[in-house]
Amino acid sequence: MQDEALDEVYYFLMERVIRKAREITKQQFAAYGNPVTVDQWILLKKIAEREGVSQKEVSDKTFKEPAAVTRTLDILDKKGFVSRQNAQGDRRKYHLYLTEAGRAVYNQLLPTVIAIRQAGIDDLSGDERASLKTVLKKMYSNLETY
Amino acid sequence: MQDEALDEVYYFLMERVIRKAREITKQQFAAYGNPVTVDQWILLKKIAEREGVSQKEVSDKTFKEPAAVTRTLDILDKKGFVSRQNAQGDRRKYHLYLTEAGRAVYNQLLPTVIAIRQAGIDDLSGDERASLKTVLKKMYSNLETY
DNA sequence: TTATTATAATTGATATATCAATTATATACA
DNA sequence: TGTATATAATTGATATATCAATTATAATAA
Repeated sequence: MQDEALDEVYYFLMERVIRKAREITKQQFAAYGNPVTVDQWILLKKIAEREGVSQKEVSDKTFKEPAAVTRTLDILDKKGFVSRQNAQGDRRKYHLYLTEAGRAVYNQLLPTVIAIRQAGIDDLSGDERASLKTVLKKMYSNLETY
Repeated sequence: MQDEALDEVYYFLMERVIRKAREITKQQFAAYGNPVTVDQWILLKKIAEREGVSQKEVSDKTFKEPAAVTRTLDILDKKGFVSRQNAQGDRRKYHLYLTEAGRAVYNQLLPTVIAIRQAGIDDLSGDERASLKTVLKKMYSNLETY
C-alpha cells in the first residue's frame, strides 16, 4: 500500500483531472481577455443558473467558504458582472443576479466551458460514465460517514 | 446540458470527494495536535517515500508550483521536519530528507491517512475500482490533448 | 572557450483561502 | 414578551497559491 505508485491512487488521479481541466479553462479564458478567473466563473455560473440565489446557497453548492464567496462577489461586483439585492423577507440575505454585462460574459464563456467538460469524457462508454458517477457518489457517502 | 443537475457533473463529484477527504484528514490531524497541515503532509509524504528527491520532482508529482513548494518546505524546515542538502553533482538542486522528528510525524499520521483513503473505496467492487482508474486516466489524457 | 539557452530554486507582488470573531437579523422557546 | 440560540453575511488576521521576475548554475552550441 505504502509503495503503491502515485498514479494508481484514486485521489491523485482525480486531482490530476481537475487541475488539468482548470488549467485548460484558464488558458481558454485568456483568449477572451480574462474577463473572469476560474473561481469567479464558478460563482458567475451558479448565479446564472439560478438568478436570485443567496450567498449561502452559492457557498454550499460550490464548496467555497462564505468568506471566499463574499470577497469573490466583491470582485465580480466591482467588475460590474453581478448585483446583490436585499431579500425582502430576510434582511440578512442577499439575492444575487447577473448584470447585463455579467450575462454577456456568461454567454460568451459557457460554450468553451462545456466543450472542455465534454472533451474530458468524450470517448467514455455509457457504462463507464454510469460507473464513474456511481462510484464517485459512493466514495463521497463513504467518506461522509467516516 | 446547461440544466444538468450539479451533482451529475463528473468534475463536481470528483471535487466533492477530494474536498471531503481533505476535510476529514484535517480533522484527524487535529487529534494529533496539528503537527502539519494537509498541504505540508503531502510534501512530507512525498519525501518520506523517496528520501533525497529534488524540489522539482516534488513539485511535478504533487502539482504544486515550485514557489509553493519552496515556501511550504520553509515551514517544514522551521518545524524541524525536513532538511535540504545541496546536491553534489548539481549545485542548483537540493536533496530533501526527513529529520527524525519528521519521520516520527510521518509514521504517526500515515495509518490515519491510509485509513481515510481506504474508507472511501471500501465497498467498491474490483470492477468498479478498475473502471475508476481507467476512466480517470482516459479523462486526463483526453484533456491533455485538448 | 564564450555566448546562448535551459533549469532549479527563490523572491516579491498580488490573489485567494481559511479560520475566528463580529454584526445584523431571524427563529425558537420559557 | 423577552431571552437565548441560530443564521447570513462580513471583516481581520493569517496562510497559502499564483504569476512574473530574478539568481545561480548547468547544458548546449558557435
